Amino acid sequence: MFRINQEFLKFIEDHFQHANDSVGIELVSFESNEILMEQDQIVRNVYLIKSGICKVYFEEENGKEYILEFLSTGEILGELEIIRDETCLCSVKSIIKVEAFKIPKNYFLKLLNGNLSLNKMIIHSFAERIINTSKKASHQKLYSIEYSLTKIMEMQKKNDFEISKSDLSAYLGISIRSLNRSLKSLKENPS
Amino acid sequence: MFRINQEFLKFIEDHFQHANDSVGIELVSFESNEILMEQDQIVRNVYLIKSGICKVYFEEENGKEYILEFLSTGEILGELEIIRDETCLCSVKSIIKVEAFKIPKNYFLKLLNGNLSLNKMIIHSFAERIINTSKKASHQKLYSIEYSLTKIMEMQKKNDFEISKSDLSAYLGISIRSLNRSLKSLKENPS
DNA sequence: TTTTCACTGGGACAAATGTCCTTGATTACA
DNA sequence: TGTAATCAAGGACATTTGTCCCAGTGAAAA
Repeated sequence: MFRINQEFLKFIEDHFQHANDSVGIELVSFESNEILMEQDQIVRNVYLIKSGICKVYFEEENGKEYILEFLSTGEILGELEIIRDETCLCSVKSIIKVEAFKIPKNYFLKLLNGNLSLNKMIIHSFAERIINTSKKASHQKLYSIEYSLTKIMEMQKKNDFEISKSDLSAYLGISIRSLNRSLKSLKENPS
Repeated sequence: MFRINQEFLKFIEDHFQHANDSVGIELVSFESNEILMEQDQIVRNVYLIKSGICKVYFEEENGKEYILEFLSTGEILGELEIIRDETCLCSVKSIIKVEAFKIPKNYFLKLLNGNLSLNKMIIHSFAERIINTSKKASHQKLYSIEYSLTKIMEMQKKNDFEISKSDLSAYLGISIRSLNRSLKSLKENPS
């Protein structure tokens, strides 16, 4: 999250500029709150974020939403489903204005089949996701909410950007009521 | 977890049989409760499990343990750290007798650099881990304990193998007291 | 056989979290 | 300007979960 992966971005920007039109890479943009990918739908493109921020979330059968991560510049979405040839595992929505390179499924697969350095980039981005997701899961089960909350608040400040309370609570996997309580307790007791 | 990845296993078994000795792949075995990888230590080898089951867990600073997943036949460990050139992110311990191929770091890196099909296998195994870890995190935050507990109990039965209560509670991220309560409630009300 | 020890399960209480609902503030609209 | 509608914050209570501890069981040692 909020890791700027220049390497990835450079790789695709080069392809965008030099590849011929038939390749089909486009630069597209989304306003705030637009859906880039919808859970259980068929994936036709990979997106690489050029600017802006998205949330990646599960819509659970009990109606609740769980935000896995936030994606920003240089991060990719849709690749996992295309690699596994599956429908979308989760939904992705812009939370501020987003610009992204849209890469058609077939071209992405073709690149993946012949290009070792793209494979390496995917491996590294997957590795980072595994670590983030694992640590988040552990922290959210074994530490107090305040612990994870402090971390994400610091990150917000550092990146000068604000996550809504409803997104914050979905990220932490708690109710807004509990989030309010924790925010209050952090304010009163800023350890 | 308990996914038998024959493809991976076949790949390494071929290398084990045909590569010359200098490659350094060895078949090693561990009794129950032996440590294969220790958090924060340097990783010198990748292991590919031939038989048996391991637990992969974080040892948190507050003394608690969180089990991320259980690994069995055809699953790999240590590769993520070697790829990222980092110390162990988590610890891995056998919970029953384990046989595994031990692959030296340098040989693994060499393969990774030239072999597209190994890259593909790593990508697929990472993808699966991302999905498992993400779903587990979401379920553990948004559903009752009984939900995850039922799932893992079914899996235990299907694979004819028993996880200790202390490992079960570390996998679910709850105390043994809560686990006992949930087990009792499942027995009284087997929905 | 008796005693001690270690371990497991569960009771009792405390703390954390969720649900429901009221209140107050802000916005939209007549 | 006044009224209705909407939304966020927090009170009150219920439920869940954790912590602490005790009793019962079984195993090991005297």
